[in-house]
Amino acid sequence: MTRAHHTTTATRTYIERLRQKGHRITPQREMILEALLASSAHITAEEILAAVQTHTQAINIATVYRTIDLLFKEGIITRVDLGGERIAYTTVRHGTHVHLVCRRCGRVIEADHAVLGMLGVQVRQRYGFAVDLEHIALFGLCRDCQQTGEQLAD
Amino acid sequence: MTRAHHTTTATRTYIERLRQKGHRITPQREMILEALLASSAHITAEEILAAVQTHTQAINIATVYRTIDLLFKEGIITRVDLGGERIAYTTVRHGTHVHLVCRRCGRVIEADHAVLGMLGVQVRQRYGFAVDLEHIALFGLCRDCQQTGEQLAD
DNA sequence: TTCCTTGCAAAGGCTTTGCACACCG
DNA sequence: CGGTGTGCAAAGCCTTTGCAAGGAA
Repeated sequence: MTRAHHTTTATRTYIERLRQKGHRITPQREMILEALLASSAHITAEEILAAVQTHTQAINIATVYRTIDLLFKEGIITRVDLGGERIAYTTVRHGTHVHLVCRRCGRVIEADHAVLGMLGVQVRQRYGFAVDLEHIALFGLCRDCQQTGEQLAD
Repeated sequence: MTRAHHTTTATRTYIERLRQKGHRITPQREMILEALLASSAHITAEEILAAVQTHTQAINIATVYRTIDLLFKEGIITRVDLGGERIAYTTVRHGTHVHLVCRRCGRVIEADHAVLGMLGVQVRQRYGFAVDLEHIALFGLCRDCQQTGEQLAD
């Protein structure tokens, strides 16, 4: 396959990063990266496939998964569990997001990262662990489901 | 099936809570609850099945999943995503745990809940959302994988 | 007696993997 | 060229679901 399609600046930045790590750059990887960067918030493997397919058919779901795995391990994207059955991914450049996922109704509220306070610093100091603060999912009950009272909304 | 097996005090407390909500109490539900309470930290559906099967064969994986769903919606257990392919559950009484999951090597570090600071309060005040603080998973890079440098450990 | 729960087995959905070919560097 | 990456298709998991029988209240 030729490398003739358009790439954004952001995409090229990550491409370069991958190249420097010794990974080969293929049109598929570029397109998957673009799909991730173009998504406003989070995107699933299936959605990435669909997005890339608007450009070309030269893409396979297996490649999407393999690339996701690569990008995840390289820290270019983060994994977001939005309830167990909805695993999505997002590039770190989309900024810090905290997802509040209601375990009863499934609603997802985007919270300001300020609620995290000193969490990142604390974890680094005490455990030497570098938290990916860009995307965090917290589970609980939303306002409505708390008010619905004790009965099961199911 | 008869109801002749032993139950712990903690199990009975939850059983009563379920009963008051109008749910029927079956030996299967009691045993699943006990397995959850007996596990030191988190436990998967498969592990629950195995635990219950040490007592009786009168249990099916489908029942485990259906009960997990019920307990989750009732807020008796919380779901913990430890990396996408490892979804585990734990009862809230096991206390607050923060899991630091390394996205590169997969290691899981148990952190003190103190690192969360005022997070719970912040989220409640600003969004009216009641976070399940008992079990939170944060992704990032562990100390070793940070030192391993930039190359992929894979 | 009512109808919620379970067991069983099949279906479903998502993800991974083996293998041969393609192609990046 | 050498070795990595991809497509294809099959396999693998884990989880869900339909239906009839069982049993809690």
